[in-house]
Amino acid sequence: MSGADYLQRLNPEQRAAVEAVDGPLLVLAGAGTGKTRVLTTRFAHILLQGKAWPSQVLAVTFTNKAAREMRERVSAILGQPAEGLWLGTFHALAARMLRRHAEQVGLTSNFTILDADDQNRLLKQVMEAQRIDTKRWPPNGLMAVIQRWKDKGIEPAAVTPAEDSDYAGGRATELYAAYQDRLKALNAADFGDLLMHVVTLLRANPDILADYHRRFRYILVDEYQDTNLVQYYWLRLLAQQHHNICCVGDDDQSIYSWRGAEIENILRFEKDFPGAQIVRLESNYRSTRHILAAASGLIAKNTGRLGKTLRSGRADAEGEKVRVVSLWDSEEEARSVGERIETARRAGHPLGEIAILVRAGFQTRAFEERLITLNIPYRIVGGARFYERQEIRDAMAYLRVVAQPADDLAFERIVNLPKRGLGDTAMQAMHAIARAENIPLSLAAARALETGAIKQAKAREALRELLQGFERWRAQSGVEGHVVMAATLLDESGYAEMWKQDKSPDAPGRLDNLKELVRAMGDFENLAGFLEHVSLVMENDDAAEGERVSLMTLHAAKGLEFDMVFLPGWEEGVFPSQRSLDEGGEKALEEERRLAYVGITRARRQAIISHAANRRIYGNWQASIPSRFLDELPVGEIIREGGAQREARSHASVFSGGGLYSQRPRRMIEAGAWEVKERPTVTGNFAIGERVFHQKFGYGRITGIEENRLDIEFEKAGSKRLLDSFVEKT
DNA sequence: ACACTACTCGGTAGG
DNA sequence: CGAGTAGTGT
Repeated sequence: MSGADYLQRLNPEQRAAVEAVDGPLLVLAGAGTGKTRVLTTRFAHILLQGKAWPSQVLAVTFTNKAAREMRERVSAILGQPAEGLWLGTFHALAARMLRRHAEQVGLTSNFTILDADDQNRLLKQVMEAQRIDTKRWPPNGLMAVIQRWKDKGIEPAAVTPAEDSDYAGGRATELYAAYQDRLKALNAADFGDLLMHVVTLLRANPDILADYHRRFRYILVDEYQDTNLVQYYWLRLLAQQHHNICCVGDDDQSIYSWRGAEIENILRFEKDFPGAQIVRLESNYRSTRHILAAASGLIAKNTGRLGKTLRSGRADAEGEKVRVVSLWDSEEEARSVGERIETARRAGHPLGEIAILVRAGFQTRAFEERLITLNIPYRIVGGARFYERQEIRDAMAYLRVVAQPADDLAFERIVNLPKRGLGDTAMQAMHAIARAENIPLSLAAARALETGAIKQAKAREALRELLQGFERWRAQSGVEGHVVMAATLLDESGYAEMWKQDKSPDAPGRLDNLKELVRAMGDFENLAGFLEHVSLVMENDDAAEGERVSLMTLHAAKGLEFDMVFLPGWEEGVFPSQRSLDEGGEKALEEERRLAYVGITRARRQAIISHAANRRIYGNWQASIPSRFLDELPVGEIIREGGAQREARSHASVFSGGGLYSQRPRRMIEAGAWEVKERPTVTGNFAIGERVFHQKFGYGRITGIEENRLDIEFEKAGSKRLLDSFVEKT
């Protein structure tokens, strides 16, 4: 592409967002309005206008995928590979900065980045050392507290009483400090540390900050609604000199508060950056009119929005109405989705353009089973990533010890893997020495052999061989390279052999993964570079593309689009999630609603929402009430299918309130509030004490009535609360 | 040191 | 219901 061609391909609002180069700019980009195009074009525009060199632009994303995409598209506009860019995820860029100034926060530049598993193990050790009952106070609970602090950039010493937690009997802050001490002793940082340390050091060192001010003349931020406080502080520090910061995001798609994201960051943008311009991208090129109108009507129920109205940017865009399908139970729901997919396939729709989006991971199972029966290929998006697999983590632990003998977590993981006859006694001996002499475990292990602290001959021999192995592999890595070394290591350590001996069905796959790991190392110059890549970037080996139905959570679907989208499980408790509502009340409800908005706007041509009246949860059947979100969809944009006639016939009263789904339980509407007045009354056809029959639960007696919902004590199935339309008098 | 049983608990998940 | 884990027993 040459000249200003790239500007011609933008609509006026997009073009405004690209050309407003100087000063703070917030681009409010609705779903499907060309957000990525604007961001990448703007990046290229800055370079082509000669406003900055590639190295003088800081471009930040949340995911590696987004970073990769931006890099590719910028290169495409420039007509050459974009090099020397500071383009990457928050964490990758923070890690890059932190390695340059690690000593400012008590680390050295080759620090290890711990993943979630390492973090939990380390924290558990810390808690046990402090004699905390980890049964009463699970480590991951404290981990959540600590992560929240880190999301806010709060170091242990800075925890105020207001921010303090009463977790672990009020010792949370103390444990946080101990955990941070351990991390420093291990020369390690967890993901939260990357950002927090960088902010800490930039605040404490004006000269370093000034250096970055000179370096970065423009800042671009993707998915700004997902930033947490420490990310916001980081951006604000870096932008405070020149104010050339452009943030792109959509407050209506903020669905990560539980991960520390602060929607207030985007809502507050104008205050934070005085003189900020705001450009709204509202022309949607993705979905049909009905889909857009349904989604817009739903999200309009939220308060405190910056406000945007999606317009259809497509000429052909009337399309089909959103379908709302009522079904008897979750099995029928799975059958229904399966049938519709089957029909679509026969009509020639590519399976790759069909997705099933669920609220929670476990919901995919019912659909998987159905798709298997129907012989429809599918893939699960998300789930366990490559580097989270056991065998990869084990192999990585070996490599980490090679690279960093002081990596105690890694050493501990593999010292007795495969089984070498080193048990608790041996480990305790090593730990005792390590603590007493303040040395890493691997050194302590060597010392334990010298001093005879480990008595058993078999254990001594195995440990000696392992330690010698590490020295050999370390030397080999320098001479023959890290790839050959890794292959040798897996062989000589007995780790590969362990899986060869394993006769479980997934063992061959694990060996393949190990081979893949060794192969992937070849793409890197050295071991350190590879380790950095794995801890920050390594992704699912989702090689099996092809024509498949996609199954995933609504969260995982953000940023994706499909012709046909199924949205099952729209039931109170499931979606919106009861657990979420219990914790977060009205705010959480709004986030759930945004999630629904994200779900609907994934669809280009067809959105099929469904709910089941009965659902199997943890093995037993539970009655379900349709999601309140169904009522919030504009009536003119939807078509209802199934269930309605049946209910309409037998219980006209259901319709009296307006919508089919309008009878919401008061308690759920007021989640988070105290006022829950139970006023059991006799309504409709039923009375308290009456004996009734339910298709699934059998016979029972009514113990309470609220509007059209009945509390029933079943003879076999226990007590349930269900819609009166599903029970009959005996 | 390792194998087996009893018990618990269930959410979304980026880097 | 079923996965994962802590704790016990050999």
